Amino acid sequence: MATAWRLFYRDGYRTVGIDTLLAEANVAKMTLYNHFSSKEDLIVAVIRKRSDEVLAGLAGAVEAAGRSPERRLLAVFDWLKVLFGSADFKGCAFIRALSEFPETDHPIHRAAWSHKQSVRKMLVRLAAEAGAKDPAALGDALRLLIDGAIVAAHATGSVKPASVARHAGANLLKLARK
Amino acid sequence: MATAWRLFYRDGYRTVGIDTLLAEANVAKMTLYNHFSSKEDLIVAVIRKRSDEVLAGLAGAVEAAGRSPERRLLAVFDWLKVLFGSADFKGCAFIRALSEFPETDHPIHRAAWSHKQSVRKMLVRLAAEAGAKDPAALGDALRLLIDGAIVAAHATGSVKPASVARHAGANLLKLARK
DNA sequence: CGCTAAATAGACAACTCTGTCTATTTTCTA
DNA sequence: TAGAAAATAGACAGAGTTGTCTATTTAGCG
Repeated sequence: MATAWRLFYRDGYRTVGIDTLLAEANVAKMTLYNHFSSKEDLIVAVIRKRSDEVLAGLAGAVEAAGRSPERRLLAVFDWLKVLFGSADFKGCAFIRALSEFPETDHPIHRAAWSHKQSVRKMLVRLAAEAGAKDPAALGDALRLLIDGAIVAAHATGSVKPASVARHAGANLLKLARK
Repeated sequence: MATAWRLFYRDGYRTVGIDTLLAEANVAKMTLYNHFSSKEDLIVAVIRKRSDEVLAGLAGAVEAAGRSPERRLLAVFDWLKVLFGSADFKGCAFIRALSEFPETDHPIHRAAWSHKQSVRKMLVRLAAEAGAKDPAALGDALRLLIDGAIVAAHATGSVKPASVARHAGANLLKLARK
């Protein structure tokens, strides 16, 4: 699973073949197909696992930000900045999955979108705690900023989009409170 | 080229094979390879062509919005809404190209990013004309909203993200003016 | 230790992929 | 209408794809 994640994220879900994967991980083919019924199945599992990790990472960053609801909300953007700065950052695994499997009802597409929905839920909760009048609307808007920032950071290799998003997010929050 | 665009956008750049493409377009293989040196080359050409079309479409929507600089800026989001509502909408061809070819220095990746840069340029100009104090910053933020909205609209099949982005964009514009 | 369950190597089928090549036919233009 | 340029069909190489199968070896556990 770790190797699968690494190669899929580095090179793309479709690009990386089962054989490549197995060779890198030193695992026999039958072992893989005893645990997963297909490559698609494996990708879904990888995405779900990664989703759990990301959500846990985000929750940790929020907790570490203290008790100020505003700071907790903005901690998401600081977490983004760290993510963008990591050496092997290659964009959002979920957006990339949505892109590689563009059909809305494809299992991989759905798994990736499910993650984005979880993030939205978290943002709405943070928005509510920060006193937004319409937490759902603010959460939605923040998610747009975040996804846009990830795309921009991926394409440029810069961490700047995190600051841009943070600034815009802080402004939207201010407006949403009064 | 038209067939290439249609199939690539519908199914993905990597998924669609040259043979499929040629059969659909009723074109011989050598004809293709006399005009383009590789599939990669063809994809870059398709992306550039689509970029021109999108930019022209956007410019048209802005012009049609009249003279009010605020309305001209927000016309971009109305254009988005129409895009999201079209029957064959499958997300952003450029984001999907960035995703399918995640290496930053890949020619296709660069071509797709080049489009996003052109859009940014347009947004910054509109922001300046609308009286933003820091047009570059507003343009950057608006681009995040737009890209985020496209991703969300693709995954859900809804046009709502266009309204969310429009609303957030209008708020950011208001803040940026005073 | 001994038995069972899991993991292994590696061959294999049955495609699909891009790009090259040749020989023929069609299309344009002077 | 004749000659040049372009497009065509179709075979082909060489590699890569997922998933199945068998026979062997390893590992866990009572």
